[in-house]
Amino acid sequence: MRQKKAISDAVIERLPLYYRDLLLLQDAGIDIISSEKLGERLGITPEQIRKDLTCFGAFGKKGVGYYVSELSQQIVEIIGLEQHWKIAIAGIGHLGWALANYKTFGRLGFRTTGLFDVDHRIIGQNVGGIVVTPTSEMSEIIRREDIQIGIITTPASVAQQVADQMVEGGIRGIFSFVPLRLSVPDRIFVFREDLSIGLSRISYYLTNKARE
Amino acid sequence: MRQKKAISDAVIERLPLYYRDLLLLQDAGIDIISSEKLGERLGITPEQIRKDLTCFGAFGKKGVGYYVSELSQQIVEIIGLEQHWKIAIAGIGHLGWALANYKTFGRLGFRTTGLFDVDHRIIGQNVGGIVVTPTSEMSEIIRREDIQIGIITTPASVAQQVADQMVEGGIRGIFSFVPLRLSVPDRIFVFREDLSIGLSRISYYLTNKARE
DNA sequence: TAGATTGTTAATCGATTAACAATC
DNA sequence: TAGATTGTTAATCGATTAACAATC
Repeated sequence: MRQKKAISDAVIERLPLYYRDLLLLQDAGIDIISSEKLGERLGITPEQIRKDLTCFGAFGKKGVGYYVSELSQQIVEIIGLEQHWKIAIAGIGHLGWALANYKTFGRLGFRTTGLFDVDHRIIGQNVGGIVVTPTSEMSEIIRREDIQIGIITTPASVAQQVADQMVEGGIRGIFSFVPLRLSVPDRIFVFREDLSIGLSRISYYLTNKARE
Repeated sequence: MRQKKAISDAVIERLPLYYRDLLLLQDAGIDIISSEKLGERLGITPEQIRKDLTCFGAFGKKGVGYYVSELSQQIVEIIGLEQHWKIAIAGIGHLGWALANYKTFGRLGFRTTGLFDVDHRIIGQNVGGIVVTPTSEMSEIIRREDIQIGIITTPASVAQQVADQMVEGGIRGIFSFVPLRLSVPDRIFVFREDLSIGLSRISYYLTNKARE
């Protein structure tokens, strides 16, 4: 599936929202949904939803709506979730631990395959069915298991080094929770999650836009 | 400080990035920085930085740049971080635990003041210097301690109920990690963090935009 | 057929980028 | 003063919203 025009990040970020809600609808035994109703559920305008979807094709039926199971399957393919990506997590503190057990990742088809830390109190522990392994073995295991995505939840001071080891193992994408620009080869896709931005935003709004 | 035009979220989300880097510059003993150099460090164009800042005032010196300590102080005031917001966290699983110990929150002036859970194996434990308290006492403590921001890291099934209790206690903002639309009074500001969007984005890019 | 809802095209809105005058 | 860099205005670009023809 190759589009002519580049799809914007805004669209890409809404796709998982659609997908997750479609799964809920499926669970509820609902077969057909209109952009109107879906938009209501998600707080997104129906026009936006239709526009987003037509970036990738025409998945609906005019006068009817979208078949839930069909559309969710289409989105799975668009996002690339049918691949069951293998994940490595480096830094098994509480955050890494939480992510290793994060059910939503599994539901989206991500498979946590390697957990790595340098702390001997953590190495050897079983976290969600996977044994924590020394980070020194990480690049070898990434290569052997063909792990494609790495999550970094280490302290900032070692994050670059950890990223280097992931790259050495042949990782293709990195999801980092460290507030730091990692330098990696161009071919590696890096996405950074910054947990403090959300809090700062709330602070800003409470300070400047208090609604009464 | 009241602006005529509404400031966009995009601007608000960049402010904490500027601030954090300014703190690093301060630590490094650097007194003056140009938008050019700051942009280089952050991967943001200098024009963007200048434009963002002029939403709130003229903080620089033409021909010179920005005084690091002065600008960082200005941003603190814009974001409202000088208030030292008090935080309550509900749901002390690994994610809640991680956030309770998250150093960056403290550095930004957020004070974790209450930790709440329903699990008696967790209640009474000391997490980062704070004892976990039963959620049943949450609204009372929020009110008594004048806690303004609540973080929800509970299972989705109880998130709405927890939000209700926070609202009852007089919370002003909620930062939720639950992939669910919470219904709260209009005056309450809710910001949702969705950890699975980042992974989905990586999946999309690896699938559709593999760079070779 | 009539009613509903999509997919698409056009209009609007807003954010980013570019250019440059102001001024330190 | 000359050089540097801001703050601001104008130009561009892109995303969202609105409108509606197509069609189930």
